[in-house]
Amino acid sequence: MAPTSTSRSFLPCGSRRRRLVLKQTQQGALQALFQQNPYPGIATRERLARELDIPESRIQVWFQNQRTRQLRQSRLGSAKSHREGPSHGQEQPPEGRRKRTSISPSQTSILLQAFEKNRFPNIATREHLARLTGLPESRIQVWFQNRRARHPGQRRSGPMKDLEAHPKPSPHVTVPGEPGPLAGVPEAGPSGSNCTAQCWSDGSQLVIGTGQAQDGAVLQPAHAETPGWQQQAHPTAGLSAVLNSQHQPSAEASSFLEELFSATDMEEDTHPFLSGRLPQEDAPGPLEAPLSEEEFQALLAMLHDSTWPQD
DNA sequence: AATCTAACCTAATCAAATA
DNA sequence: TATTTGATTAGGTTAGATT
Repeated sequence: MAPTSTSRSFLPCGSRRRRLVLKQTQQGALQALFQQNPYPGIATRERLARELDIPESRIQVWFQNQRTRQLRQSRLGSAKSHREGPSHGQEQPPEGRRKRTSISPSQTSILLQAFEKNRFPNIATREHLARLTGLPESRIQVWFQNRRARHPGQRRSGPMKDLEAHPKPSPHVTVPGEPGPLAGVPEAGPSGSNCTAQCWSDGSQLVIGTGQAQDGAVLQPAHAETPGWQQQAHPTAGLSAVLNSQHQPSAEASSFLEELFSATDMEEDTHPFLSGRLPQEDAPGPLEAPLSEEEFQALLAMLHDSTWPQD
Protein backbone atom coordinates (compact mmCIF):
# COMPACT_ATOMS: atom_id res chain seq x y z
CA MET A 1 0.00 0.00 0.00
CA ALA A 2 0.90 3.57 -0.10
CA PRO A 3 3.69 4.78 2.06
CA THR A 4 1.52 4.29 5.00
CA SER A 5 0.09 7.50 3.93
CA THR A 6 2.84 9.86 4.33
CA SER A 7 1.50 11.89 1.56
CA ARG A 8 4.90 13.18 0.74
CA SER A 9 7.25 11.00 -1.09
CA PHE A 10 10.28 12.67 0.28
CA LEU A 11 10.34 13.21 3.91
CA PRO A 12 12.68 15.09 6.04
CA CYS A 13 14.72 12.49 7.66
CA GLY A 14 14.81 12.54 11.37
CA SER A 15 16.56 10.22 13.64
CA ARG A 16 13.38 8.52 14.55
CA ARG A 17 11.74 5.89 12.56
CA ARG A 18 9.40 7.32 10.06
CA ARG A 19 6.06 7.81 11.65
CA LEU A 20 3.52 5.27 10.67
CA VAL A 21 0.11 6.55 9.79
CA LEU A 22 -2.47 3.90 10.25
CA LYS A 23 -5.21 3.45 7.77
CA GLN A 24 -8.71 3.46 9.07
CA THR A 25 -9.03 -0.19 8.41
CA GLN A 26 -5.92 -0.91 10.39
CA GLN A 27 -6.99 1.41 13.13
CA GLY A 28 -10.37 -0.23 13.28
CA ALA A 29 -8.95 -3.69 13.51
CA LEU A 30 -6.55 -2.72 16.23
CA GLN A 31 -9.28 -1.01 18.18
CA ALA A 32 -11.50 -4.00 17.90
CA LEU A 33 -8.82 -6.31 19.06
CA PHE A 34 -7.94 -3.99 21.86
CA GLN A 35 -11.46 -4.27 23.14
CA GLN A 36 -11.03 -7.99 23.20
CA ASN A 37 -7.64 -7.99 24.76
CA PRO A 38 -5.45 -5.02 25.51
CA TYR A 39 -2.51 -7.29 26.23
CA PRO A 40 -2.00 -9.43 23.19
CA GLY A 41 0.80 -11.90 23.31
CA ILE A 42 3.44 -12.38 20.73
CA ALA A 43 1.43 -14.85 18.71
CA THR A 44 -1.49 -12.50 18.38
CA ARG A 45 0.71 -9.55 17.64
CA GLU A 46 2.43 -11.40 14.90
CA ARG A 47 -0.75 -12.58 13.47
CA LEU A 48 -2.05 -9.05 13.45
CA ALA A 49 1.17 -7.88 11.99
CA ARG A 50 0.77 -10.21 9.06
CA GLU A 51 -2.83 -9.51 8.49
CA LEU A 52 -2.69 -5.78 8.84
CA ASP A 53 0.66 -5.52 7.19
CA ILE A 54 2.18 -3.62 10.05
CA PRO A 55 5.42 -4.63 11.69
CA GLU A 56 4.95 -6.49 14.92
CA SER A 57 7.00 -3.99 16.83
CA ARG A 58 4.63 -1.25 15.72
CA ILE A 59 1.69 -3.29 16.86
CA GLN A 60 3.30 -3.67 20.22
CA VAL A 61 3.91 0.04 20.48
CA TRP A 62 0.39 0.78 19.39
CA PHE A 63 -0.99 -1.36 22.18
CA GLN A 64 1.30 0.31 24.66
CA ASN A 65 0.16 3.72 23.59
CA GLN A 66 -3.42 2.67 23.44
CA ARG A 67 -3.38 1.34 26.97
CA THR A 68 -1.96 4.63 28.13
CA ARG A 69 -4.62 6.57 26.28
CA GLN A 70 -7.33 4.33 27.58
CA LEU A 71 -6.16 4.66 31.14
CA ARG A 72 -5.81 8.38 30.93
CA GLN A 73 -9.22 8.64 29.49
CA SER A 74 -10.85 6.38 31.99
CA ARG A 75 -9.27 8.27 34.82
CA LEU A 76 -10.44 11.47 33.34
CA GLY A 77 -13.86 10.00 32.90
CA SER A 78 -14.13 8.60 36.35
CA ALA A 79 -13.13 11.95 37.71
CA LYS A 80 -16.24 13.45 36.26
CA SER A 81 -18.99 11.03 35.89
CA HIS A 82 -18.11 7.54 35.50
CA ARG A 83 -18.13 7.07 31.90
CA GLU A 84 -17.53 3.52 31.24
CA GLY A 85 -13.92 2.93 31.35
CA PRO A 86 -11.92 0.51 29.37
CA SER A 87 -14.25 -2.21 30.47
CA HIS A 88 -12.70 -4.26 27.80
CA GLY A 89 -11.77 -6.21 30.65
CA GLN A 90 -12.88 -9.66 30.99
CA GLU A 91 -9.75 -10.78 32.67
CA GLN A 92 -7.74 -13.00 30.48
CA PRO A 93 -4.89 -15.26 31.15
CA PRO A 94 -1.80 -13.56 29.88
CA GLU A 95 -0.74 -14.67 26.47
CA GLY A 96 2.68 -15.92 25.76
CA ARG A 97 5.60 -13.59 25.64
CA ARG A 98 8.02 -13.42 22.86
CA LYS A 99 10.50 -16.18 23.10
CA ARG A 100 13.64 -14.98 24.70
CA THR A 101 16.13 -13.97 22.10
CA SER A 102 19.51 -15.38 22.63
CA ILE A 103 22.22 -13.03 21.65
CA SER A 104 25.51 -14.62 20.80
CA PRO A 105 28.84 -13.33 22.09
CA SER A 106 29.74 -12.00 18.68
CA GLN A 107 26.45 -10.20 18.37
CA THR A 108 26.90 -8.84 21.85
CA SER A 109 30.33 -7.67 20.92
CA ILE A 110 28.96 -5.64 18.05
CA LEU A 111 26.26 -4.15 20.20
CA LEU A 112 28.68 -3.31 22.93
CA GLN A 113 30.94 -1.47 20.58
CA ALA A 114 28.02 0.47 19.30
CA PHE A 115 26.88 1.17 22.79
CA GLU A 116 30.20 2.59 23.76
CA LYS A 117 30.06 4.95 20.88
CA ASN A 118 26.49 5.91 21.27
CA ARG A 119 24.04 4.93 23.93
CA PHE A 120 21.12 6.33 21.99
CA PRO A 121 21.37 5.02 18.48
CA ASN A 122 18.96 6.45 16.03
CA ILE A 123 16.85 4.39 13.72
CA ALA A 124 19.46 4.25 11.01
CA THR A 125 22.09 3.01 13.37
CA ARG A 126 19.79 0.51 14.92
CA GLU A 127 18.91 -0.85 11.56
CA HIS A 128 22.49 -1.01 10.63
CA LEU A 129 23.16 -2.96 13.76
CA ALA A 130 20.27 -5.17 12.89
CA ARG A 131 21.96 -5.95 9.65
CA LEU A 132 25.27 -6.58 11.19
CA THR A 133 23.97 -8.81 13.90
CA GLY A 134 21.08 -10.40 12.15
CA LEU A 135 18.85 -9.45 15.02
CA PRO A 136 15.56 -7.68 14.56
CA GLU A 137 15.78 -3.96 15.00
CA SER A 138 13.16 -4.07 17.69
CA ARG A 139 15.32 -6.43 19.72
CA ILE A 140 18.23 -4.09 19.32
CA GLN A 141 16.17 -1.24 20.58
CA VAL A 142 15.25 -3.26 23.64
CA TRP A 143 18.83 -4.32 24.11
CA PHE A 144 19.88 -0.68 24.26
CA GLN A 145 17.10 0.14 26.67
CA ASN A 146 18.12 -2.60 29.00
CA ARG A 147 21.76 -1.78 28.64
CA ARG A 148 21.23 1.86 29.45
CA ALA A 149 19.17 0.94 32.46
CA ARG A 150 21.77 -1.47 33.77
CA HIS A 151 24.87 0.40 32.91
CA PRO A 152 24.07 3.94 33.72
CA GLY A 153 26.59 6.25 32.30
CA GLN A 154 26.23 9.86 31.59
CA ARG A 155 22.77 10.27 30.45
CA ARG A 156 21.33 12.44 27.90
CA SER A 157 20.45 15.86 29.23
CA GLY A 158 16.86 15.78 28.29
CA PRO A 159 14.88 13.08 26.71
CA MET A 160 15.40 13.05 23.03
CA LYS A 161 17.37 16.20 23.14
CA ASP A 162 20.98 15.93 22.29
CA LEU A 163 21.22 13.04 20.01
CA GLU A 164 17.96 12.69 18.40
CA ALA A 165 17.30 16.30 18.05
CA HIS A 166 20.71 17.10 16.76
CA PRO A 167 21.88 14.11 14.96
CA LYS A 168 25.32 14.20 13.60
CA PRO A 169 25.40 15.10 10.00
CA SER A 170 26.04 11.56 9.09
CA PRO A 171 25.56 9.22 11.91
CA HIS A 172 25.18 6.23 9.80
CA VAL A 173 27.78 3.64 10.05
CA THR A 174 29.80 2.89 7.09
CA VAL A 175 31.06 -0.54 6.71
CA PRO A 176 34.14 -0.54 4.66
CA GLY A 177 33.78 -2.82 1.80
CA GLU A 178 30.08 -2.88 1.73
CA PRO A 179 28.71 -1.55 -1.45
CA GLY A 180 26.76 1.61 -1.53
CA PRO A 181 23.36 1.45 0.07
CA LEU A 182 24.36 -1.17 2.49
CA ALA A 183 26.73 1.08 4.16
CA GLY A 184 24.28 3.79 4.71
CA VAL A 185 21.43 1.92 6.17
CA PRO A 186 18.50 3.86 4.99
CA GLU A 187 15.67 4.36 7.29
CA ALA A 188 13.31 1.57 7.01
CA GLY A 189 10.04 2.58 5.61
CA PRO A 190 7.10 1.70 7.69
CA SER A 191 6.07 -1.71 6.82
CA GLY A 192 4.14 -2.24 3.76
CA SER A 193 5.02 1.15 2.70
CA ASN A 194 6.43 0.06 -0.56
CA CYS A 195 8.72 2.80 0.27
CA THR A 196 10.26 4.18 -2.77
CA ALA A 197 12.05 6.97 -1.11
CA GLN A 198 14.58 5.87 1.32
CA CYS A 199 15.83 8.45 3.69
CA TRP A 200 19.34 8.57 4.84
CA SER A 201 20.32 9.80 8.13
CA ASP A 202 22.27 12.59 6.63
CA GLY A 203 19.22 13.86 4.97
CA SER A 204 19.89 12.63 1.51
CA GLN A 205 17.52 10.30 -0.10
CA LEU A 206 17.72 7.38 -2.32
CA VAL A 207 15.14 5.72 -4.41
CA ILE A 208 15.48 2.04 -4.14
CA GLY A 209 12.30 0.92 -5.65
CA THR A 210 9.52 -0.92 -4.06
CA GLY A 211 9.21 -3.76 -1.78
CA GLN A 212 7.60 -4.92 1.32
CA ALA A 213 9.46 -3.30 4.04
CA GLN A 214 9.10 -5.12 7.24
CA ASP A 215 10.44 -3.02 9.99
CA GLY A 216 14.08 -3.26 9.81
CA ALA A 217 13.99 -5.84 7.22
CA VAL A 218 14.41 -3.72 4.22
CA LEU A 219 17.90 -4.80 3.87
CA GLN A 220 18.06 -7.10 6.73
CA PRO A 221 18.63 -10.56 5.52
CA ALA A 222 18.28 -12.61 8.55
CA HIS A 223 14.87 -11.70 9.67
CA ALA A 224 11.76 -9.83 9.14
CA GLU A 225 10.65 -8.59 12.48
CA THR A 226 10.24 -12.07 13.67
CA PRO A 227 13.05 -14.02 12.38
CA GLY A 228 12.65 -17.52 11.28
CA TRP A 229 15.35 -18.48 13.65
CA GLN A 230 12.99 -17.92 16.44
CA GLN A 231 9.66 -18.47 15.03
CA GLN A 232 7.61 -20.92 16.87
CA ALA A 233 4.53 -22.63 15.92
CA HIS A 234 2.66 -20.81 18.54
CA PRO A 235 -0.94 -21.60 18.67
CA THR A 236 -2.81 -18.40 18.80
CA ALA A 237 -2.40 -18.27 22.48
CA GLY A 238 -5.64 -17.44 24.10
CA LEU A 239 -6.72 -14.10 22.98
CA SER A 240 -10.24 -14.36 24.01
CA ALA A 241 -12.39 -17.35 23.89
CA VAL A 242 -13.98 -15.93 20.88
CA LEU A 243 -10.85 -15.22 19.06
CA ASN A 244 -8.87 -18.25 19.69
CA SER A 245 -11.69 -20.62 19.59
CA GLN A 246 -10.61 -21.62 16.19
CA HIS A 247 -8.00 -20.46 13.95
CA GLN A 248 -6.99 -22.45 11.03
CA PRO A 249 -3.31 -22.22 10.81
CA SER A 250 -3.12 -21.71 7.16
CA ALA A 251 -6.59 -20.58 6.47
CA GLU A 252 -7.19 -17.37 4.69
CA ALA A 253 -5.44 -14.57 6.38
CA SER A 254 -8.67 -12.89 7.08
CA SER A 255 -10.11 -15.58 9.25
CA PHE A 256 -8.60 -14.24 12.38
CA LEU A 257 -9.92 -10.79 11.83
CA GLU A 258 -13.20 -12.02 10.58
CA GLU A 259 -13.66 -13.79 13.81
CA LEU A 260 -12.60 -10.77 15.65
CA PHE A 261 -15.15 -8.62 13.99
CA SER A 262 -17.87 -11.12 14.17
CA ALA A 263 -17.28 -11.14 17.86
CA THR A 264 -17.20 -7.42 18.06
CA ASP A 265 -19.85 -4.98 17.21
CA MET A 266 -17.81 -3.16 14.73
CA GLU A 267 -19.31 -1.19 11.97
CA GLU A 268 -18.83 -2.74 8.65
CA ASP A 269 -17.14 0.21 7.21
CA THR A 270 -14.42 0.13 9.72
CA HIS A 271 -13.11 -3.02 8.30
CA PRO A 272 -13.90 -3.15 4.68
CA PHE A 273 -10.66 -4.88 4.12
CA LEU A 274 -12.19 -8.03 5.37
CA SER A 275 -14.03 -8.50 2.23
CA GLY A 276 -11.23 -7.45 0.11
CA ARG A 277 -7.76 -8.66 -0.22
CA LEU A 278 -5.59 -8.66 2.72
CA PRO A 279 -2.12 -7.64 2.16
CA GLN A 280 -0.27 -10.69 1.32
CA GLU A 281 2.12 -11.13 4.06
CA ASP A 282 4.59 -13.60 5.16
CA ALA A 283 6.17 -13.15 1.91
CA PRO A 284 9.31 -14.45 3.34
CA GLY A 285 10.50 -11.69 1.31
CA PRO A 286 13.30 -11.39 -1.04
CA LEU A 287 15.51 -11.17 1.89
CA GLU A 288 19.09 -11.96 1.54
CA ALA A 289 20.62 -14.85 3.31
CA PRO A 290 21.99 -14.17 6.72
CA LEU A 291 25.58 -13.29 6.95
CA SER A 292 27.81 -16.27 6.95
CA GLU A 293 30.03 -16.79 9.90
CA GLU A 294 32.93 -15.70 7.76
CA GLU A 295 31.31 -12.50 6.65
CA PHE A 296 30.22 -11.91 10.15
CA GLN A 297 33.69 -12.20 11.55
CA ALA A 298 35.02 -10.02 8.81
CA LEU A 299 32.53 -7.36 9.67
CA LEU A 300 33.38 -7.70 13.27
CA ALA A 301 36.99 -7.14 12.48
CA MET A 302 36.20 -4.17 10.36
CA LEU A 303 34.26 -2.66 13.14
CA HIS A 304 37.37 -2.12 15.08
CA ASP A 305 38.45 0.60 12.80
CA SER A 306 35.20 1.62 11.39
CA THR A 307 33.52 4.81 12.24
CA TRP A 308 30.63 4.44 14.52
CA PRO A 309 28.32 7.27 15.06
CA GLN A 310 29.64 9.38 17.80
CA ASP A 311 27.64 10.94 20.51
C1' DA B 1 -1.72 27.04 16.20
C1' DA B 2 -3.88 23.30 18.35
C1' DT B 3 -4.66 18.60 18.61
C1' DC B 4 -3.74 13.82 18.09
C1' DT B 5 -0.79 10.06 18.37
C1' DA B 6 3.40 7.21 16.79
C1' DA B 7 7.91 6.92 18.46
C1' DC B 8 10.80 7.00 22.04
C1' DC B 9 12.27 7.12 26.70
C1' DT B 10 12.96 5.55 31.95
C1' DA B 11 12.07 2.70 35.83
C1' DA B 12 10.30 -1.28 37.66
C1' DT B 13 9.37 -5.84 37.16
C1' DC B 14 8.83 -10.52 35.26
C1' DA B 15 11.02 -14.58 33.66
C1' DA B 16 14.27 -17.63 30.98
C1' DA B 17 18.88 -19.17 30.69
C1' DT B 18 22.97 -20.16 33.01
C1' DA B 19 26.81 -20.34 36.44
C1' DT C 1 19.70 -20.89 44.05
C1' DA C 2 21.62 -16.54 42.60
C1' DT C 3 22.79 -13.91 38.80
C1' DT C 4 22.36 -12.15 34.32
C1' DT C 5 19.73 -10.29 30.86
C1' DG C 6 15.80 -10.36 27.37
C1' DA C 7 10.76 -9.02 27.49
C1' DT C 8 7.03 -6.37 29.11
C1' DT C 9 4.65 -2.87 31.62
C1' DA C 10 3.14 2.02 33.18
C1' DG C 11 3.64 6.37 32.31
C1' DG C 12 6.03 10.45 30.63
C1' DT C 13 8.05 13.31 26.55
C1' DT C 14 8.97 14.50 21.70
C1' DA C 15 7.76 15.40 17.23
C1' DG C 16 5.26 14.44 12.74
C1' DA C 17 0.65 14.53 10.62
C1' DT C 18 -3.73 16.38 10.55
C1' DT C 19 -7.35 19.66 11.54
